[in-house]
Amino acid sequence: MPAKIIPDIVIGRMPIYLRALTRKFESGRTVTSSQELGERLGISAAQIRKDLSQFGEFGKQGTGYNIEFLIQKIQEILKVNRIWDVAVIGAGYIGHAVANYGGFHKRGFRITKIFDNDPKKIGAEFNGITVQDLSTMKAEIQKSGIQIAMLTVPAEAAQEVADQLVEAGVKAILNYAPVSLKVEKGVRVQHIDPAVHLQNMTYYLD
Amino acid sequence: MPAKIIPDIVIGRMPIYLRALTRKFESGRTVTSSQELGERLGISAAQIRKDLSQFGEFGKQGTGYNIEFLIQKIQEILKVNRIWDVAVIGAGYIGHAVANYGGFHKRGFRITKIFDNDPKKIGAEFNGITVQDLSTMKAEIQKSGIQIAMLTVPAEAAQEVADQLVEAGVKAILNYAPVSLKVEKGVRVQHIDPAVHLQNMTYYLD
DNA sequence: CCCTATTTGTGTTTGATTGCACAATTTTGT
DNA sequence: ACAAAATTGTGCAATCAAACACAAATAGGG
Repeated sequence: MPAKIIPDIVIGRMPIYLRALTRKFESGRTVTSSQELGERLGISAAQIRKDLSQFGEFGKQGTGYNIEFLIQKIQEILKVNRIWDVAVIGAGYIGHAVANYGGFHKRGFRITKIFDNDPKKIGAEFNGITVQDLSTMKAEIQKSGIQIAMLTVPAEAAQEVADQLVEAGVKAILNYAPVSLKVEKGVRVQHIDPAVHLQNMTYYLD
Repeated sequence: MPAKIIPDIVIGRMPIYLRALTRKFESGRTVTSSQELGERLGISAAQIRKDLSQFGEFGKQGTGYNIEFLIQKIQEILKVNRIWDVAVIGAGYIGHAVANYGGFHKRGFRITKIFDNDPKKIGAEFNGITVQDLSTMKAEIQKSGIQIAMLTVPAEAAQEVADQLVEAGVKAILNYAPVSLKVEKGVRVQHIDPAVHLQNMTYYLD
């Protein structure tokens, strides 16, 4: 029997559930319900139950879900019950911001490499990590086996750098450059472009 | 006749089309087709045609779409054929990065105010804008009539600051804090959380 | 111990989104 | 001038996602 295909859209909600559950857990709560979680997130309780039921039966009728247990399960599902090494490409403002963000580790990630092509930045330290020359990127990433990269280079360079990342074996790219990347099948891309997000909302303003 | 309701998911694709079209325009192209655009974006040509047809008939059989004209139309639809003032709340690494990003203006936005509650940051200049005391935020935003805010404060403070923003009349919040915000109906929120985006991809890795 | 409150997991229905396929139109090439 | 190629806009079908609704299980209170 082949593993059941889980819709992308369901996978996309799991990190949201995980984030909310982690906050509840840190505030000392031990159990929650689909209804409570749904109200918190603006998602229907039925949807949350159906999403979770795609992966197993994690709740208990009458009481709801044990938060710590559910966190563990979702971490397993999303494979963030381990730490993934991440490379940051581009040491500008955004690269700086993500390198200095302290919240990645407890969510399954660790930035281990930063690259840039600006001689003034190469050799600098970002949060304990030395900025390396972009020209060494492909070899370094191949050697390290890194599968995840955050791309914070200018739009003009993004596609070319992305192509190199894919050649180096990277399978997941979080793209901050304001351009749609084309990558081969089997490589995942997520886009973060604040202007796109803002333009998404202006339609509804007046 | 009431205006036709356009699905959110269609609105969400329009900024992507706009971004791709703008790039084509800047590279000197004058016309494109749904097929070409779709290949570029990994979206079916039929979907692009259907999306655009929700708003009018912008293309020409046999030739396709005039890029400059279509850009204008999409800018009108998204209401970014004007410049929106935006407030940035939080002058940390992310606030710094967005304040210094030069690309907003040509996409319809201008950061005009920055707030923080850290005395060491208040009074500093970020890209020509003086960081103001967070305690003055509500009054300042009300006075200015700003409808859009980017929220780059720590997770613990995010909901409280968001509530103040809504009280001050803000109708659109781009939230960088790693927490789901609850806002009243009529206020739009978009979330940017790199860890969520990364966790979205680790499911597919091994 | 039993009745009432909750709450899950899921089969079924409803609704939304995408893809298909083609007539109509325009351009291009000979 | 005409045929072939390209391309749009859209009705219809198919697929996908969300909501509904309820049996089954559990907890709590007197």
